[in-house]
Amino acid sequence: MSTSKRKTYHHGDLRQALLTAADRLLDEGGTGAVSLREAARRAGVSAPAAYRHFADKESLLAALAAQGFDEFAAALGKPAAGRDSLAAMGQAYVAFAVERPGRFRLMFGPAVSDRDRYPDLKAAVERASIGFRGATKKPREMQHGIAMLRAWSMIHGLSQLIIDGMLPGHDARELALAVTTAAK
Amino acid sequence: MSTSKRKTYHHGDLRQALLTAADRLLDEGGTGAVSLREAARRAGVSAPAAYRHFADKESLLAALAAQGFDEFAAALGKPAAGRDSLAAMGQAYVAFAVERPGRFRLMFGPAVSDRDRYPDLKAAVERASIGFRGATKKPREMQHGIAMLRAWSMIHGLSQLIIDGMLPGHDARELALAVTTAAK
DNA sequence: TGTACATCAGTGAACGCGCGTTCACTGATGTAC
DNA sequence: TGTACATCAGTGAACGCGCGTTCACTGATGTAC
Repeated sequence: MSTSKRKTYHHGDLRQALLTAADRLLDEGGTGAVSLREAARRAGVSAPAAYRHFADKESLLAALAAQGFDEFAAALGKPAAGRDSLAAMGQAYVAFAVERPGRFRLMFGPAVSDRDRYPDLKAAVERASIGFRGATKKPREMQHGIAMLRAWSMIHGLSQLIIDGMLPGHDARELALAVTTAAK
Repeated sequence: MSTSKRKTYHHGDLRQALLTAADRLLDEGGTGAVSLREAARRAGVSAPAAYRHFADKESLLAALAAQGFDEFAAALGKPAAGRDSLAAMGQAYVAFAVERPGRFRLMFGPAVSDRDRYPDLKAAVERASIGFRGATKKPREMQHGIAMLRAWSMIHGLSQLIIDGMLPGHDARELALAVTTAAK
């Protein structure tokens, strides 16, 4: 048993502990339930200690969102584009939203007001290969871009509708399957 | 000039004034920026006065969301179903979200945690004819239900992606047009 | 038409709360000699 | 190996804030006679 008055974390560990605690708050009560103080409390540390690792609350949220995009990308997997894999990706997309609605809302929602202020977050978004670039390409490729945008919109919208309780009484997996199957 | 110490509203007017003030807050700073106190302040009335008209803050939000769904329905119009009108509805859907993102997020988001607790809100949602009933019908009609769900998901997802800044550099109207045009 | 009275929509003061953030500090850790 | 010292990650106390909500109240309004 340590007699030290200071909680000790190995280098970088407190940062991650704060993120983990905040992530839990996100799941428990949504973005509004996340506070620096409570995250610090759960990490077993005083509130000001958090400021050694994050400039302010929004930086914490941005880091959490960035982490979310990385995990999101991992969950979607990255198989070569094909018909089946697109459906599978859609189903994984919905599954992620349903399992971690708090994360999902933080990632896509307005809690981090300006993503441009957080380079790490921007990079994570890019890394997750989520971004619609089609329309910036040549007209000839536009069609493909629009098709991708349609697919993304559909699966993203379905995810939102489900987690927002707009499709009560329906099973998320079944909905995702129905929507992605035989979708042109 | 009245010497009365009490602000006077005609019957029902303060209720509407509070809703209007809250609606403005919604547009200015999102759901998080809405507070009973500030709404009352803007209506020119003390904070406790609001409790004559709403049981608590969430009731105010629920009433605001209900009003939002009614205006949403009005904005979408109600022409008989047809190919063109479906595209037009999609474009109106996106336009509403882009013009009133705060409203849109309040209506669909988690700010009102349990819509079942607010019958007026539930009714407004029904009235707006937004709700997916297809899957509860006979198998033979399932196809139609799924097609509707796909269309709804797509247009809802596009709206969300736009207002959440996931499609930077693109014009909302153009995106809506591209996605709804020639969409099967 | 005038008065007595119940109703009701407001009022100001106050409550307790948790928050983000700043401050001066302390004590552990690691490096230089 | 031992000591002096700079660095740095924590600490507790405190700040000011706006919030939701409750309270006892007041004074205007409308009804009964």
